[in-house]
Amino acid sequence: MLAVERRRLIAESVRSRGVVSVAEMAETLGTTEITLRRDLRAMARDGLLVRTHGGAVQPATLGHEPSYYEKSGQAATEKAAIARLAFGMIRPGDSILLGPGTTTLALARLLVAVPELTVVTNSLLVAQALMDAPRVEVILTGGTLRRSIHALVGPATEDSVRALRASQAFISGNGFSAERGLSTPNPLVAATDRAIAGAAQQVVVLVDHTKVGQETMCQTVPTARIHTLITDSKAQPAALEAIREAGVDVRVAEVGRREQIAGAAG
Amino acid sequence: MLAVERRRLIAESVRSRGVVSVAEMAETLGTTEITLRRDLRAMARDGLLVRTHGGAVQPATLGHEPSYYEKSGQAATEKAAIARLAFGMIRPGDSILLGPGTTTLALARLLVAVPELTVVTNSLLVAQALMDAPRVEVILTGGTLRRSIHALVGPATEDSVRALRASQAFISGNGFSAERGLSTPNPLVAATDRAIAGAAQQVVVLVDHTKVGQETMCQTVPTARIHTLITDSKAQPAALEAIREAGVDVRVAEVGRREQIAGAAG
DNA sequence: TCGCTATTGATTGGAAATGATCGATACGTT
DNA sequence: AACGTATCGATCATTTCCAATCAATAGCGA
Repeated sequence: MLAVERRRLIAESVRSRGVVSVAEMAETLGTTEITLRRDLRAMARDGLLVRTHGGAVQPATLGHEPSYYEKSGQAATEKAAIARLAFGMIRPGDSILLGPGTTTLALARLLVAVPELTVVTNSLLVAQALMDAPRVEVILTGGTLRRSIHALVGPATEDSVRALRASQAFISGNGFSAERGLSTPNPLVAATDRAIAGAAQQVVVLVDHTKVGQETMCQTVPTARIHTLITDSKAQPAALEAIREAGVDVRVAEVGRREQIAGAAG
Repeated sequence: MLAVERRRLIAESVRSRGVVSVAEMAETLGTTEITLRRDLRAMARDGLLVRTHGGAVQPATLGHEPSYYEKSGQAATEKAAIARLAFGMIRPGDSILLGPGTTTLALARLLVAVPELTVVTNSLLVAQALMDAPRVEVILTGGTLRRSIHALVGPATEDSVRALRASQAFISGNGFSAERGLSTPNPLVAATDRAIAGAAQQVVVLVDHTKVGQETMCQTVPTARIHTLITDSKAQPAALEAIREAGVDVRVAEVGRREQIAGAAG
């Protein structure tokens, strides 16, 4: 059997079933596990599949729609680590702003036990995460529902936020670089994030490593307005250094390796 | 069985059934409880589920609280019938206000297919019910989260509402009588409901028969401001007659026994 | 045939996942 | 409030899996 033929069969199996196991596939193709692993490694490098312990799974982009639920599983461990670091910046009695995004949502989940905390957010998911936190006062901004991010945006949101002042704002985005600052693909979302940042004395950006050094269409907050960046240890060192030189306090969350499975959210 | 497969099945089970038990899931997946616990711990850390004793449950961001859900089961058939009658008053292109409550929530569930509709609400559950209705524009008022009713209340809510005008407001409450009008036990909620009613040309009250003739502490809207009352056929005729004489257009939803068995409010 | 290269197979040290045990903790019942 | 049961977390042992290195085989051209 030719190598190309073997790999074609592997790709087909991954596509049709979503998951393949090294042992089973080696048996089926009449080859050894070592060869299978080499195939999987090469195919993973080409993005045809995602390697996991004992096999491989379909990459997220080829699977079904990346719903919000599933997106929350991407880099989830990193996001949780980032959230824990941000959690350390919050004290009982604080008033904080929380923007939309899976990372800020992870932070919200940690706030359940903080007494006397006031959280202002435009994210329905953040509000729901704090539904069971009776000690936390939750204020939702008004605005138009943007379904893709489960959050409120638009002029009404900006007006609500402008009427408030908080000590810290924790916001996220789709890209963050030293030159462009925080950015997101959508203008409406960008304007809302900008309003949120403008209502806080201190702006803290939470983004995982996949967004560090990236730039997307609309700038939400320029680098000069950002006091702290919290990301994870997989971020490119060069990009981080540039951000640091721009005057941002860069904090890196160490990611624990245990109990982490690639693409666990499937 | 690969770890990723196992976790995907767990996630699927949590999503479809709402809860999973460690013992049962270990049996189903052919693994030990220790491994299951480790999976659940990791998934809980990533926010895919919430750990409980003996198992795990769906996070609050997906699906609603059972406590609130239980309540919506009371007189669910009547509420669904009331909602259907109210639904008939709404036309494509309308802008309407929807208050909190299980009856208005039942109405919201019927609105998913109405084109060009704009819905303003202070209820998180209404917003969530319309999350999958891309043709409906959803505007959420700002305000402080009131957990017991999953809605936004307070001065900020009233301010947001005052900035708007809609053709119809559909609101509910805990009591409705000819003398006291619509009433509710909480002053904050009452003030908010009053603001919602004030922003509409036409005020429609949706209450099931258990609330007709009842009076609770805080009046939200006087009878004179209410144009239409929609209730179900189990309401006391005397109370309905008094309301009718006060100038309210009273409409009674017939509750068919067949539908009662079906329990339409799912 | 010889030498070169690409592919495959084997071995090994180490990492990850799983399973088992035990003390601690939480829950339900009385 | 107290007790018994079930569950949980931590630790250690075992199994499985992986990456790196080295050996073997087949293909290929001179």
